Amino acid sequence: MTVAGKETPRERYRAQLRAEVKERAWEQIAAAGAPGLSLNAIAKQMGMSGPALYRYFAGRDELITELIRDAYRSLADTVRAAAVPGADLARLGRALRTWALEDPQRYFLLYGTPVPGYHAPEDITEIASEIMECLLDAAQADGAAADTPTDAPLEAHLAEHRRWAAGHPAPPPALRRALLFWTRLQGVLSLELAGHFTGMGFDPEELYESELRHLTR
Amino acid sequence: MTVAGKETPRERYRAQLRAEVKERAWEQIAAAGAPGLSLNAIAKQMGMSGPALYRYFAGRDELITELIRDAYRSLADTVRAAAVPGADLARLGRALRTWALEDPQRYFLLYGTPVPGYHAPEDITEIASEIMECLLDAAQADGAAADTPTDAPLEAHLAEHRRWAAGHPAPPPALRRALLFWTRLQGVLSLELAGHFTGMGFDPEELYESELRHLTR
DNA sequence: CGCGTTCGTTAGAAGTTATAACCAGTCGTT
DNA sequence: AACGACTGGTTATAACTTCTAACGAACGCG
Repeated sequence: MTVAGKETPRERYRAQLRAEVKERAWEQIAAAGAPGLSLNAIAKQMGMSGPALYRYFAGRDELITELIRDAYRSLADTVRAAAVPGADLARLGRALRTWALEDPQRYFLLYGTPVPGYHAPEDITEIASEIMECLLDAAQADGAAADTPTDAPLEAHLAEHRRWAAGHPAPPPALRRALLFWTRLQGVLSLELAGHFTGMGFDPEELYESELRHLTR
Repeated sequence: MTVAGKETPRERYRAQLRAEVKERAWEQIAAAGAPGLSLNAIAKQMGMSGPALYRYFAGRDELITELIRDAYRSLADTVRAAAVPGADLARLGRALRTWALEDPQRYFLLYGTPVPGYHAPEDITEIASEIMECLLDAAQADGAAADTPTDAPLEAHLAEHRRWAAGHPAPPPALRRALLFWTRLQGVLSLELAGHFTGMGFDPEELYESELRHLTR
């Protein structure tokens, strides 16, 4: 994968073990959700006992933060890959959905229930705004926005409070489109992944595609 | 409140104690989220030690299930109250939002990260579909739907798979409107409550109101 | 009045996170 | 080559958690 030339063997071992721990952590999270993640269980699974892992992670919280960071990184990469210049917004939307369906608990680690006290470290919010930037790029490029109905009050508000679009040159209609794109897709996705559509009989993908049509047409 | 005539004193005591436990539970959940809920802590807080609470709740899971039931009941009541015959959909939407803002963790107990193994008991899904029914009523009554752009493919799909609208006579456009109403509002709400808009500079309420305008205009 | 149900207690098992102390192996430096 | 520091793993322990079991006391119905 990466050029592993100047690393000392210790560093390589350390990195490899940390990676394996995270691997097992993802398995546990996929199986029982974030609260079901147990450092002890991971250690035993790897043949070493208990507090050994504290040499590699300061504690459960740091491990989870690391997982969140990786998840954001992963999402940002797929979004960036889908926002390639020629593509339209719909492609970005579908990339988001397949990413989420790939591992629902990973999705919920980012967009699920927040723990009240937690504040994400700086570099994580950095990645989040990187995603927003991709979204703004795509919303601006996808010129088909023209015949989307506008909403003057919201656009005015966004034009005055565009700190979130840090220096991005997108015009107010694109700002609004990017936000609506995000919130509407997240709406369908989060309800679908949380199972609120199961047993209702219809296919959530149809709903998702319908929203995509509305946003990109 | 209710007629408490034929209850034996034991039953009254039991009910009152259960209520107080749930009271404390909500406080803990509001403060530290659902995973921060501790039966032991509640017991100590109430002056009695440890396993005493197991006389009243089979375990942590049953307590949480009870809280979920109460939360659904509360939401269903506010939705029903807002869906009074004369009112429009916007009113229902605002009722949903103020209910959610009232206690974000209560909202997340219903619409946040699901625990992988959990299956809600029958009566809870009952309440959930009661909410859906209110929504369908309102969507059907709010005739202003006419000039909302339609989406034939989705409406066709919904017309064929309307098991979720258990026997509800709403026509396909109303089905679609109800679903969009729900997912779009949940999209803005869940992102707002999870703090994904904090530090972005704009007011989520403007976004919410914009979605309401689009859905009810 | 008595007897049975209910309530609350303490004790204990099996987990968890996390810290402390200790021991051994590795690695760099002298 | 040998010494010393650093790293990685171990066990022991503390302070939690949920939850079961066994016991005693109090309440209330017949």
